[in-house]
Amino acid sequence: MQNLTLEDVAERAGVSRSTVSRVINDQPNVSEGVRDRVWKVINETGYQPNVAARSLASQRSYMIGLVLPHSVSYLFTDPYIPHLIQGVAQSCNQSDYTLGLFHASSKEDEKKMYPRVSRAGLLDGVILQAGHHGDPLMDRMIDSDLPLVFVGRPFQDENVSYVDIDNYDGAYNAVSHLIKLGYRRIATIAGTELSTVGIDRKQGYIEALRDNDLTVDEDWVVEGDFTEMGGYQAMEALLPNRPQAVFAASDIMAIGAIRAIRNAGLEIPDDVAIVGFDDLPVANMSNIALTTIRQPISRLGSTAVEMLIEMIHNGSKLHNRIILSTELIVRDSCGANQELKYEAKEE
Amino acid sequence: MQNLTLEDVAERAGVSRSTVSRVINDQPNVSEGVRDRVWKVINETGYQPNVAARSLASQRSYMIGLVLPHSVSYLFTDPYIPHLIQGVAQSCNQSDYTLGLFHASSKEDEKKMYPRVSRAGLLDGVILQAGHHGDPLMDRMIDSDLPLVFVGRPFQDENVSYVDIDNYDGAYNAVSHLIKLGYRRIATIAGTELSTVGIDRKQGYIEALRDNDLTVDEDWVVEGDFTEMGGYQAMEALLPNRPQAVFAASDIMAIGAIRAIRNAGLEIPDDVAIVGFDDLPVANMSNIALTTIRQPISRLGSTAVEMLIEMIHNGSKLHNRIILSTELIVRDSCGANQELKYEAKEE
DNA sequence: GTGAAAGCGCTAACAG
DNA sequence: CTGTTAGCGCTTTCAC
Repeated sequence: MQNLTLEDVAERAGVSRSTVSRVINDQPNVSEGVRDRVWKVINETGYQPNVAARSLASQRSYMIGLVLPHSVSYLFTDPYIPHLIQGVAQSCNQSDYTLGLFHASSKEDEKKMYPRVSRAGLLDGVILQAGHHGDPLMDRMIDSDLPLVFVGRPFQDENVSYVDIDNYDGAYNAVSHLIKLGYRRIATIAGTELSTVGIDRKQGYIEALRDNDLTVDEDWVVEGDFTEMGGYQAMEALLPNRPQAVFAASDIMAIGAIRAIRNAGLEIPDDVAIVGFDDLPVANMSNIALTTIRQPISRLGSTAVEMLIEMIHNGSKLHNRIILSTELIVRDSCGANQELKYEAKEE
Repeated sequence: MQNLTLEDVAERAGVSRSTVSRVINDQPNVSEGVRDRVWKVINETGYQPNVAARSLASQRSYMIGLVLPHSVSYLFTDPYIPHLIQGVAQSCNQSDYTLGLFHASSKEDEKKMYPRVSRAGLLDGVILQAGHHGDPLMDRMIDSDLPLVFVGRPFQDENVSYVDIDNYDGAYNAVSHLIKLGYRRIATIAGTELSTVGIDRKQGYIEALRDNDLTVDEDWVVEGDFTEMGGYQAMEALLPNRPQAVFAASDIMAIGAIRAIRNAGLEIPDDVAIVGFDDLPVANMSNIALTTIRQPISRLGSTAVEMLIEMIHNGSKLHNRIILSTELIVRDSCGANQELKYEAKEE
């Protein structure tokens, strides 16, 4: 029943194998009558073309890979990877591509990753989550001749295609929002410089201050490492400088910072205002509703698939980049919803 | 360079195609010398067997599918699915199987799911996350002739293989723990009866009470729907009955319940003790550290892969079931860490 | 518009 | 131990 071949269908429909193939692949040069007759047989028999055979003959697998290097494993702990996967899966469903998932669970796994992903005849293209600086998998993938789209800006961003969140702009808006609210002594808990995410968000902070004629004080920039603990410690380091507001480069770090602020007996946003980045669900669930930057992660994934499929079809070696914009979500932690303590800057 | 075929390697090594095939597949009947010579050529040339061709000839794709029906989409919002995926991916890496991910993003997607998953020549077997009662995908998958392993006990659990958490036992232990602490008036916020998870955990609650000669009062069993809001409302309904303790069938519902308890001006665990289930990270991050049941989700995934691969190899139609045990994590919300208000039951 | 024929690159009997 | 020979089920020229 499942073991029907093109040949069988052809026989039952009284045509040749090639004709059935044309019908299935929706190709021209088949008369209406024959087409209908063949479809009838196909539907009646429940015939399904064999993927392996098709793949071998056409040199196309209609399968793409989503590759997650080990250096981004920590992203499994927040909703980033799940949302990304949902976006990618949805887009694959729409385009009728099969999704292969490659996750390096350990450093050792990662070594075998490239051979597995690049196996001849397996994938038509790959989506690679950009990892930390120096991640070996990235360079190898770039050098392969498979169509490739990065999710997130890779360090080496020349001659590659990628989709990314506008981290710079998001941070810029977050800090500008604080400035408009009247805060002047604005610190940041930056992410690690090992990722472009950390770099871009920090740059947004810096430029926002500059564009508003505020000086960028090195004492107000402390690096967290995108963890709750990192945020806590960074905030502890920041507190003696008495910042009026702080921009945390991730919600998780913001939550750590909030803990530190409260431990010091200070109130949010009255004593210190805070804005995060990511808009995790927890941002709205913690004791103080967190003002933050929302990013379209699922769309990041679906866009990557669309770019990749276009590359596969056009065989284009052109390198595109798409930057998705973010959205400022104003809640309570920035102090916008209360009386201003400081003189607001008028536009 | 990538386009080498077996034939090419054979020629360079001065042997026949079959010999190279034997070497690659680690089959016997090849002399040491020849074997070495062939490996040398393979390594030098970077030859990779073509997956599609191998698949077609051997009728094996060395790829398995992880299928997530739409009815479990909500599990993406907590760490369940990510952990499951990690476990599955890790096990696939070890066995050198490719992992195909099939996630139905919508009801419409779900209709096209079965044809996509069951395409001839695509998968050697599938792992299916058990969904709600009546999920159409489950029945169709069971009827297909693909090797199949469920993650989570399906409703129709005859003649199928599955791996599951010991939900019954976990709930039983959670409630027994409360009983040992001296509580007598113990309520439960049960999950939905649409899932076996909800059913099994509720049953564990009931049996624990019975085994300790406590009556099961219908007023003490309120159904949440595994959401924070559901937990909140269930607790509101429960409060008038003045329970001393409550077992929530999930941490998310426990968090909702905690909110309701506090809204009523009551203290945890002094006025009401609470135990959850799942051990989400948030269980340890909220204001009151939640006593809960930890479950090995990642191992659930890797075990499923192991079972499936065994079925594929042995072609066995035997149906196995593996139940993984849980662990009681005692924190503050159950009151174990403070003076007991009620007379503790001695063993 | 349709069919015949030649592969796609590999595995797996079957001889030797 | 090794090579020869058929396929696996489909796509894709190329004739007609």
